[in-house]
Amino acid sequence: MPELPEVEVTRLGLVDHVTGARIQALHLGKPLRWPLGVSVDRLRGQLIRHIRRRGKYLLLDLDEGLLLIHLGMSGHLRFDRALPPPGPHDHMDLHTDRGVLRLHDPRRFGAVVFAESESDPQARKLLGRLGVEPLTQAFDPAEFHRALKARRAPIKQVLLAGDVVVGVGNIYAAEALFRAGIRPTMKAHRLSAQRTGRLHEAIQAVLARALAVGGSTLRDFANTNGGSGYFQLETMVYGRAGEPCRVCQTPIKLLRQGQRSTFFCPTCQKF
DNA sequence: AAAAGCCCCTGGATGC
DNA sequence: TGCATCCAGGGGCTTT
Repeated sequence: MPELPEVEVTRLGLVDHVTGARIQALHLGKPLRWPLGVSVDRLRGQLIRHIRRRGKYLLLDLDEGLLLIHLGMSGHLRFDRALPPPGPHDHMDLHTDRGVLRLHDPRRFGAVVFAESESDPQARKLLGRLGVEPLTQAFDPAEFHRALKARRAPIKQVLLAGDVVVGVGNIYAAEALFRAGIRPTMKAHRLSAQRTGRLHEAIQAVLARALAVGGSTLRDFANTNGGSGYFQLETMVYGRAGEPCRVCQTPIKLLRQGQRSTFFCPTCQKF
């Protein structure tokens, strides 16, 4: 599933292609999560000035306005000089003078949305409640601890909610909690400053490692060249229910939290 | 205000 | 072999 590392891998794969490209046309397939919110005429002729990432959103800054792209659960983007005709799961082709940016998304949880600016209500709705970027200086252990103090929900669900820290989805939340030795069911507000510090370090380390190996490819994710990531080969707990812990050999446990599966080692993550 | 549950979607795995 | 059922899950929305 595209989480921060996968979205960042995508951004890095696109930046040299789309920066400075001029939009010629936009073709849409089946409906995505939300309507585009602008006429194609409005986009035609605009220059793509930058491509940024905020949480799991990609932001294409245009001359006027921006396009917000979310990969949902099964989306991936690729860019090429020319591409074959769109298949049944190709739901957006953004044609530019340099090539085509294509969104492939079988489950259609993804979205491409236009906003006039980041303060546009449409953009605020999607970006406004997002927490801090975990791979920046702004992600501070003391502030993290303060934010968690206000939350009584299980730490795993607080991480997934994305309003404290962004980009951590189901895979990396499970992996970071393992690395920090924290059980996913632990109430967020009960974590000490020291354990919060370990979690802070673990989130950064896990995301940075995943980014370094091209993200995780489970089912649908592919980078912009159609290639896969490799982090899934080294998960400590995610997807390993019943298998021995790589550290202590205890069988990895599976439980459900908020309709999502959670994996942990009952020995390495005692409380 | 926070938390919990719902729901969107479809391919692949599983069960009878 | 074929069909029904379940599951994966990001995250905005609604309800508690």
